[in-house]
Amino acid sequence: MMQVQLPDGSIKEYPDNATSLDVAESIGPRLAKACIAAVVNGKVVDLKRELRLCREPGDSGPVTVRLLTDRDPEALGVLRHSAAHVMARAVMRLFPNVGLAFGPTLSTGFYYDFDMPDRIREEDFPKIEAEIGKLVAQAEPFDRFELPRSEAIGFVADLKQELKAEHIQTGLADHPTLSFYRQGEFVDLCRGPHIPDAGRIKAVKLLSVAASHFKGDAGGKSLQRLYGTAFFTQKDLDAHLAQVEEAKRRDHRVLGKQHALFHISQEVGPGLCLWLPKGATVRGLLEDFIKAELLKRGYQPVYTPHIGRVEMYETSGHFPYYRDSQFSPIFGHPAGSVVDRWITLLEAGELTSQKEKQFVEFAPLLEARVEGYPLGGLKDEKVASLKTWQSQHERYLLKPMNCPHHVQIYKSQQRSYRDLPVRLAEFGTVYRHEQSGELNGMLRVRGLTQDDAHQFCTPEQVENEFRDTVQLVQFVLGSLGLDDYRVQLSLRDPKSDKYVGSDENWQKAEASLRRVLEEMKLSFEPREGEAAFYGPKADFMVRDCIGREWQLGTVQLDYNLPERFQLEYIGTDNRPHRPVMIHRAPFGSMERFVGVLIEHFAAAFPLWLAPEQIRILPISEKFNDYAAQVEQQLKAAGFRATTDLRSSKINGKVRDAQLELIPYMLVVGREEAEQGTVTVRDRLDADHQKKLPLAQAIAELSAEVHERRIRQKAEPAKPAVAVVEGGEANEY
RNA sequence: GCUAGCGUAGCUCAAUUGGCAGAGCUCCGGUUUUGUAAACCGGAGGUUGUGGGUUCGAGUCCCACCGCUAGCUCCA
Repeated sequence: MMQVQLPDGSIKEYPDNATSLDVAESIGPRLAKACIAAVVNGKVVDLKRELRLCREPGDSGPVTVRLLTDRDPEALGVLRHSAAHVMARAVMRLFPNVGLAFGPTLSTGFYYDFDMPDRIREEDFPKIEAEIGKLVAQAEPFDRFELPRSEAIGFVADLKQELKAEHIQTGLADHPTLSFYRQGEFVDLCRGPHIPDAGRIKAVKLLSVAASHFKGDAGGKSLQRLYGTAFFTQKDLDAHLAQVEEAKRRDHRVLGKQHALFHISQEVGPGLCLWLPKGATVRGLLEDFIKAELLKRGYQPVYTPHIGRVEMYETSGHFPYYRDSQFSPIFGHPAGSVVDRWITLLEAGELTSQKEKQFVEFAPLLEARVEGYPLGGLKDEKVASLKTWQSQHERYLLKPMNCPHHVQIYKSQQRSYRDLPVRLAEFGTVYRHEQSGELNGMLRVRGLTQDDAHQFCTPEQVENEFRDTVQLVQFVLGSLGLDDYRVQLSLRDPKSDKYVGSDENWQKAEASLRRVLEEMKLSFEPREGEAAFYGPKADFMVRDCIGREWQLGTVQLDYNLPERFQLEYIGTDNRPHRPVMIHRAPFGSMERFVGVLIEHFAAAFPLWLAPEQIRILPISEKFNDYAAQVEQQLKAAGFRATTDLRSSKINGKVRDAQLELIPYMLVVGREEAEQGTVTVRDRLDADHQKKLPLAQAIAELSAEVHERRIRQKAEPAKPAVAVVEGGEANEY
């Protein structure tokens, strides 16, 4: 017999070969029927798995069992993974020669990657869904079995599943036994767990198909990834689809065009954002808001140019490290790019003697004198010779980062410990040549303005500075109604060599960040291997009003640049010391942040941010003069107001203002003109209009602006069903 | 960058198997002088992303390039 502990703490005895299903049945037959899976000793497993197999070797204590029904978030992940299997089975029934790759769950659904000769199109979805429907109706069970390694390899070979075979050989090289799941004729290498039978899938829908690469390797085999989602009820699926629709309705690219906020012109270039007057107004207000806040917090404004010498970025490490995602250097000499290419080939060992001869002959045609070039010399001598030439000729880079410029400002004078922390702030525009496939409206662009600042401080000040910065981020996000966020603490992967700086500095930096977050009682998720190459960082993942997450603000510690640029301050001991740098951007970039805000507010900005706050609507042209007086007074009070002087009827004017999401309309006609009043029509509450003396209306609206009040609520999106994301976990 | 799909007026979209490029909104001119989600009449607006090709004839078919979208990969 074995002991089983249930969530209420009670302990019961079961036979040695008992399963979670047996536990459920002993509690009640209805529970047994409702169960999806179970959490045994902390791990989600099949209902039919013997409990003793879930024990660590040597463990003889009671086994903890928590039964999962469709109300537990973990169950949805199990359901979706099983749905991925059923979908794969359906695809294999409908298409020939289908190879299986991976089929994990996502927070919103699942996918399965296929290696197959036919192309799946959206037109094929109905017949695949119909096939899934048949399989669900048959409600066949998922049966687990295990094979020793040697047999498993032959088994998947017999199934002609080459990718699975490769995965067993490489990814699962250290697994002595491998588990499979069978469902009718469909067998898949899989860790599980699965639902008891396909009949548990009550609502499933295919969403999209796209290309992917085997194991995420861009050079690897190209696969077709079929996305879908599944729920325990049709109602949950409908709610999910409604949220997807809501997200589509809020698309900042659509709203940005509709409300003339920004424009991306083919002729200017991809990923280069043109801020239209209304979008620029929103951005300007945000900048003013944060500038005022920075001033209070002891930051000093600086401005720096948009380009800088390549050598500076070589010193900082950005140029060599991110070369592929930077715009090409700007050369002051016509032969600049030729010499650059020459060096690249030399360093890569790809320069044949024939090509080298061509370079040497070609250079003079571009008026480049490279007489000293050691034609018969060593590679290093040649590189040195060419680099000397480069250093004698101008090479500039469109700045990909503001930090080297700010570093130069720090270095422009001798710093005492009394000056520290030095906090230099700039809305700095940087340019990055993002891959074409990455560009996305304002959210991913090639020219962006960071609300950047660099804090130079003593090692002892790091934690205070970091804390102040986190508080700043909290304040600005809170001011915009974005107070639902979590923090990701990105740490280095100790096994990787992509990081610069000493182990000691990394440990210090990571410990400081952790300590402050813990002190501030901010929950955070440590993520190994996600740090920047120069230091750990804390990223703010912000949830918008319909439940989507965006990565916005970031705070990064840097022990590296001060080292590379030999930064110093004079300490109390009258000796030079090395400062620490903190990079931080509460918004991230203005482009991305405004893009997120457009989606968050669905372009209906709160009064303090609205590009046009108030529109005055004269009943007829007879009252245009009074409207002009009202407009003039509103402007004097600091409002962004216009008057609709068109000859259309009031109905038309109201409709247009409403559709343009103007927060307030002031209707003026005979009565208002005679009394010196305005009729205030609130966009969010058109049924309760108030006729107020103009001065009172101004006072009330001013208060709303000064408090930065956020009144609009998102259309209530049903909360997304919580899901424990599996990633590729349930695929081994 | 890769895979797939897409590109028609400022915007949203039509155009049968290859057979005269069209509508609504916006814009401009006029009429109307209005009390809370569209007053009426008229007009302008196009080398169908660019360049080649096939064809008697191309928005439609083929090729290359540019751009957009989704996903992959990347993100200092």
